Amino acid sequence: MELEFIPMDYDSCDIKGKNYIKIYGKTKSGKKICIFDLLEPCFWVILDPKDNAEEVLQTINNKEINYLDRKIKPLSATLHKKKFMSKDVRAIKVAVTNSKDINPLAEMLEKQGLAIHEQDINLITRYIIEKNVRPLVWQKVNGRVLNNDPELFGADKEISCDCILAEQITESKDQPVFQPKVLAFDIESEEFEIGKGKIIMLAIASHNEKKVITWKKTAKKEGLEFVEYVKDEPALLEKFQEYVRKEDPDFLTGYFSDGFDLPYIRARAEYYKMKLDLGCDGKGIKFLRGAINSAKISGIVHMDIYKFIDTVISPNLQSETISLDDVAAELLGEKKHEFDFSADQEDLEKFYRYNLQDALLTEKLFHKLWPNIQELCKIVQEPLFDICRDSYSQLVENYILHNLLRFNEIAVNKPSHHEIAERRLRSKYEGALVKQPVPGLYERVVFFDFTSLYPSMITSFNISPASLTSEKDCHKTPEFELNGKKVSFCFSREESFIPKLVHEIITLRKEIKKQLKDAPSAILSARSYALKTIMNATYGYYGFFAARYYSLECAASITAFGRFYITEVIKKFEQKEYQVVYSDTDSIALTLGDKTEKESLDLLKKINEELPGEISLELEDFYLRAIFVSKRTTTAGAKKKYALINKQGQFKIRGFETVRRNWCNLAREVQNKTIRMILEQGDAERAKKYVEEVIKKVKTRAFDKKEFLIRTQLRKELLEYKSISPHVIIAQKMKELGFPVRPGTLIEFFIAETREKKAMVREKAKMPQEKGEYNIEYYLHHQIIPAVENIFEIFGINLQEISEGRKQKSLGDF
DNA sequence: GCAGCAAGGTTACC
DNA sequence: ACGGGTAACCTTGCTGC
Repeated sequence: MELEFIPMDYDSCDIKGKNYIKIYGKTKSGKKICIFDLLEPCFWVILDPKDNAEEVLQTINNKEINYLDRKIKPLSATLHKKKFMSKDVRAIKVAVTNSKDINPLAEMLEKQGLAIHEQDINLITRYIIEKNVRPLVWQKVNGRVLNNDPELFGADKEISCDCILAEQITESKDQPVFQPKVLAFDIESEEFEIGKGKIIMLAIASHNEKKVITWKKTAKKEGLEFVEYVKDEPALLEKFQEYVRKEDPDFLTGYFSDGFDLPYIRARAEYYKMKLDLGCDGKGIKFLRGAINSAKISGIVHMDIYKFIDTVISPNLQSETISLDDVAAELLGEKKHEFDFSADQEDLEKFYRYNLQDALLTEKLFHKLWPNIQELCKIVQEPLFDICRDSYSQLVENYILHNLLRFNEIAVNKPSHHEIAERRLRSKYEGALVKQPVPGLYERVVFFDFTSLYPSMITSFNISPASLTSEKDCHKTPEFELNGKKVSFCFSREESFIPKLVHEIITLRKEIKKQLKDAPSAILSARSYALKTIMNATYGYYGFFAARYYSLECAASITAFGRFYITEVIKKFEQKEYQVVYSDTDSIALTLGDKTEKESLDLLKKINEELPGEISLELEDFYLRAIFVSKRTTTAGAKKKYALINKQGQFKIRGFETVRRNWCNLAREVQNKTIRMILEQGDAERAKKYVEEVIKKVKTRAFDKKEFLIRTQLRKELLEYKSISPHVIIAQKMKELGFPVRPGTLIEFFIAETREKKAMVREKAKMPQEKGEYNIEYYLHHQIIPAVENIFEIFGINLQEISEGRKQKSLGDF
């Protein structure tokens, strides 16, 4: 038979010693199917030029080793002309019946002095590469329907959807839009600790159903049609399973469901000795170990969008946290329902609605992000499950691995633990250049940016470990210091595969952007975003110690070229008598002075003509005014702290406490308003009056306590802290009270008045709900005044003096 | 007991 | 272990008097 399907998920199994890949997919008529496809895994042996290929081939072919309970013998060994790090090599492809054979065989050959490669490629990745059966790309399969098949020893029997044994799979010509069925869910439990208390309710949200399942009943009926009552917690779990079965979604999605909802559900099911069977192979939920466990269900792709947002989306969000509340507010314009767990627990209607809203937001967020997930999946070519959970480095690495075949390249091996440890010890390298600004208020300022500076360095100078060379005719970095020595690196002129991949992305994005100009499209924007993500992460990947294509030389060369060109551009503007106020990595700010905007753009054009390769500087924006301040303790200008107002009256504030979440709201607001007033008016008179007013109000306790809450994130396990700062003390208290405290938790506290005036800050720190008044002295001199004093300093206004004077006078007031 | 500085720590910028 | 370096600025903790 022949049919078309789209691969959503991949799994592997071992049937009588052979490797089969199970592809869970969907047919065009919307039916779920599972395709079995035989895979003969392989690895490579790269020959030394002096090796006799025939001899080595024979040795490998005759190898037969006993390993545990099985006899291992290579299926085949064939000689090929390949490339390794862009160089021509002779290599032997060794195919085996089962991936279990790879390690013992590879180890044995390695002992004989042979260079083994690609033995460490994940089986699914290998399958996708070898057979070109890409995720989310419609495929045409020829094969036969399985029905408790003797050839597979009935392996298909345990799978609840139709199974097909593939003979051949090829990409379909027709690629219609795939519209997945999604089920979002969210639980509410008695305790935060996994499995400790009962699950009170569980909300599901899909195209068909918006429901809360619960055993906790309320007398009220009308308006609560969305609530479905069950008799107890086991029945709730059963009901959930029933809905998952009935809905039979392609994707199950949650918010932090890898870390909370699914582990909790599993723990409760185990407690009742229930077998929870959500997938279609009777094997329940598999929990894979990692930094955070991930939960896999066969036949349904479980996507925890929290993780995806954390790594791929959040760098481009304004939100200060990646809580569901903040992210939904920014991406959907919708908030969670308000619910106070200590006060509202008994208001069940409120609780149900709160629970449902979480599932609804999760569902909506999923649909909003689906173009991004989908496009990244198609580009990187790894299964959806992994795409949502991979770090940047894994995305880049997989992107490279899935493209190597086009270059006839054999992959570099993963570094050993020992190698990783060694790389981590290698000294750091110099990064970007940041120019120190002179504090002051500037008028008519223009910002120029390099477009994708580091990717353009990679492509323009062919920077990759494979092109590092000692040839004379090459791209040579400017001289720079590395490990205390003056160095310079050379990269061959023949374009190597990683720069080529980056180049392709740049070209492709230009095309997409052109198309987007004519017609907006969520898919195309997502594609452009996914490509940008991969492209921008390549530099960091070179410098990442666990990367296959790690190269300190490359990472250091990229920043060296970057420093060189930004310096060149600064010089060029200065030669034409522009005052360069500031510069950070790839941006440059200058005052127009007596020149027109057009004159600056003409000069920009001329500079661009002189820049080599793909390197190009572009206009970011023109600004009416700009503020640069000094550092707190010295008169030197502070880097990475500035505020701008453009011609449309829009503000751009960078680095100031206003944008730092570990400062109290009032300090941030006062600074923000101060900056805005000054930028709008060009002087500090109104701002000064405003701040004086605020100081007065702080002293008379005219503000609400919550304006003084400080939020600081716990970055590691409580026990690992060497120095006990205020937020650590509070976290300890919270833990004792049974609140969930783990790395990543945002700790809220305020500094209170205490009898002991000289006490350390941490001794004055209190939880938000604790009794106590805010500490006037602390907030004035450690939050409010420090936030604005060096802004006023620009205008010769000494705020500390003003405040001190007032403080003397008003001492009796409190 | 205290000043002064280094270390620890968080958050931002690009 | 799960891109990178640069930088500001807080609090604690230690050293040396």
